[in-house]
Amino acid sequence: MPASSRAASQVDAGEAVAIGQRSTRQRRAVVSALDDIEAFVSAQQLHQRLVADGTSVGLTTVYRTLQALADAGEADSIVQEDGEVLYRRCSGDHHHHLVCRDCGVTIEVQDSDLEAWARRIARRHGYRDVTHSLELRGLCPECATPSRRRS
Amino acid sequence: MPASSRAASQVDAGEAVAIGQRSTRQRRAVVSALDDIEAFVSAQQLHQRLVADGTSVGLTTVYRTLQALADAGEADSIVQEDGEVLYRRCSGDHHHHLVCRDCGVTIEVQDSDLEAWARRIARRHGYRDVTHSLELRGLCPECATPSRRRS
DNA sequence: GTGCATGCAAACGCTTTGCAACATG
DNA sequence: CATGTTGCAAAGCGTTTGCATGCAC
Repeated sequence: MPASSRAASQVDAGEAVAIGQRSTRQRRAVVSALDDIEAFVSAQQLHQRLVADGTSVGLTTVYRTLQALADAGEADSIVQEDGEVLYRRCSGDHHHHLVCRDCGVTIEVQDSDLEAWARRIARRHGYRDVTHSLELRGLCPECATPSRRRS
Repeated sequence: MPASSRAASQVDAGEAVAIGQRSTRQRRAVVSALDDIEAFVSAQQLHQRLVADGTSVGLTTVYRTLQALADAGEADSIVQEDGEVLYRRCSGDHHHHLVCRDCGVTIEVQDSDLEAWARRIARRHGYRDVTHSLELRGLCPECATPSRRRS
């Protein structure tokens, strides 16, 4: 495809990349794009979105930037069934996700009851240094509304 | 290394494959091998194990058999960080796993409190048809105890 | 005998890496 | 200027598929 010109969209990265790295046009674009999305996206999806938006950026860079964000705790990453990794901007605290299996919209869930439950189960079996990962998948109110679904 | 404490080349076809499929030497071997392992294993690991045990079986067949088992609900499968899929024989009921991050030994966890919690969270946000997946990872008693180390 | 099962090799999709050109601080 | 960064191409990885041969039933 003729990915010619660089009609670089005015990337107004609110706050810098925040990672201890150099601030480049590409990184700001990736971070900004990720901020605009409320659902989980793959590196490839985000790359397509950027290119479609006129931002010239390499797929490799998107991969590297998303990884850096995840490593820095600035983005959450989940692995889906087929092994593809999805990213999403999020708070740095420990939490889980309630993801819409239709549109991908995600709600962060924090619950001390769950944390306590996990610790209890772990202790009951003598396991130590236990971490846990949980994911809830369902249909969000919008996607579940009968009026907007096929009849 | 010939770690063949109870080298079971003798495939005891105790119970058949149980899937509505043909009973072949390869399938029985895969199922039998999976039964002998208490931890999660990848298709490749299981294949190596079989070959090392003297069983001639193709990697493709192992992949296909494990998938069939998982589809039939006779095996549980989890995807780890790098996208590799691990399998383990298990009961058909809904449950979760407490996996030792060192030796892979796994305990099945069933808890109605957790199920109730998940439903509560889902309803609170208006999500419907919510399913959940949870995994606990830690060190099992044996791996956590310095004196009784065993590898 | 008939059709599913097998397994080799090649294809796949996502991700990572080598390396030369480049931009940021 | 000196690094850290970029991005193309190619390699890597686990997994899947095409297809001819083979075996269970």
